[in-house]
Amino acid sequence: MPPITQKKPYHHGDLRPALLRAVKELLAEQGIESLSLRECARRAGVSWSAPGHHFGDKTGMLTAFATEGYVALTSLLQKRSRQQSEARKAAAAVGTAYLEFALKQPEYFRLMFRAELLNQTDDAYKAARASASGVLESSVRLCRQAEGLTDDFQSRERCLLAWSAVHGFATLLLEGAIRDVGRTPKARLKRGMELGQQVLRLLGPALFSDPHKRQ
Amino acid sequence: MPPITQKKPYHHGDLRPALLRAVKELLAEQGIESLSLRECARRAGVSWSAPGHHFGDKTGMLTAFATEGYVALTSLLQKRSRQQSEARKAAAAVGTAYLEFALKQPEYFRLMFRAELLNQTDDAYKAARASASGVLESSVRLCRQAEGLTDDFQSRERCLLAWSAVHGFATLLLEGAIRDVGRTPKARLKRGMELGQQVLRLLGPALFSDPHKRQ
DNA sequence: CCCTCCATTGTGACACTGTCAAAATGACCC
DNA sequence: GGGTCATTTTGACAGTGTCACAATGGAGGG
Repeated sequence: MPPITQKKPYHHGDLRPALLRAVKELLAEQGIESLSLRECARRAGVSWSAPGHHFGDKTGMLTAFATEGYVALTSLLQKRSRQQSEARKAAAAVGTAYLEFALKQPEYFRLMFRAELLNQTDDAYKAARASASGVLESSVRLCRQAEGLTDDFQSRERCLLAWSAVHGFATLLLEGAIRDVGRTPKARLKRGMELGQQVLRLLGPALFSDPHKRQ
Repeated sequence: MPPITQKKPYHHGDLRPALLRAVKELLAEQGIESLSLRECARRAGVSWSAPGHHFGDKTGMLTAFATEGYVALTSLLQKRSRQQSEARKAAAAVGTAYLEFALKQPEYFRLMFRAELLNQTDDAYKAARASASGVLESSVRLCRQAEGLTDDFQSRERCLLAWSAVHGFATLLLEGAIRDVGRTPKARLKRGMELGQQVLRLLGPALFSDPHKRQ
């Protein structure tokens, strides 16, 4: 009778997903600072020491959650990129998706870039992180290749510029540093996405023109 | 005899600067997450409840510290801007200074953009924050004016792009998301500054060319 | 079928934290 | 010089993360 419910494949329930779900809910409700292992345990219906045991550490739990976030981000970026046939549009879609992810799932995004809260040496974390930034890089590189530009000229700097711009905009918006963008969360999302797309559109000439061609 | 030491202008010492100095030291040593009111009190040599009473709240103390950070950032940006006569160079200097501030005083920078830890309604905080972003904006605007470009065309978006790019780069670097930039803190600072300047240089065409001129 | 082993989960304990109320301190002003 | 009041201290309390140790129950062998 135990395997019927599809839950509890081991001792007392599939603890890990249950805990990570609790983390997501709690982060969405009350922010990172007030998140506690014990409250996650309560929400997941286990004893207060279970999270600590399963993940070894609070840092461990947050690292697992951040890893989940990087995986989700990667798959969203890839999905949106594939929906476009043109390289240029694909790059724009990736940027937009990055912003959308940050604004729609801030509970992931905020944690993913909090180095001090995470175990930077965790292998799964490093892998998930690398795959996400890989999608970003390749979308910029493919764009330049498709337009017949020299791929390797300041390629790294251009990728970093693109990443910095989307990431910076998303961060500033999330942290309330950008004004006049709406009051309600819904309005902020809508207006933020519009504004972000306009801002990113300005990046085109910086990323996809080659100074060596003219002079 | 009390006023001779130049300290203790009121009851038990100039508590506020002493506490803020303790905050700065502790943040530089061990990061935000492990910062506690009580440890600040110990470092400042007062009882453990003094910080709470003086600032009302932990949030209050952090807000005061972040405000101090915005003031410091503003003055650095203005100083570096004034050292350049040409508008374009001044803008570049402002960007460089922003990055330098983030890398050299991460204890300030990290906190200044953590909305959930700060009291966003604090007047001094809002003022300091506005003055800092004011310097950024005007440096971009002045640049366009000096080159005779239409000032108001997507002006806000251009300012936001510039801010997003520097801020994003600084954040990514601080949080360890950018690889191959050195191991030791000193090397990371040096390499990060160089890389950042190269990245920001790419922004020029995006900020200071006017599409309406050509088409 | 039972029994042992051991990963998984629960409990107890401890030092530490932020915040509140109440007490104590000492500077300032009349 | 004495009262007033902002400033600081002390006491108390509910929460927290992490440690060591106890309990649980499924898996595999006899």
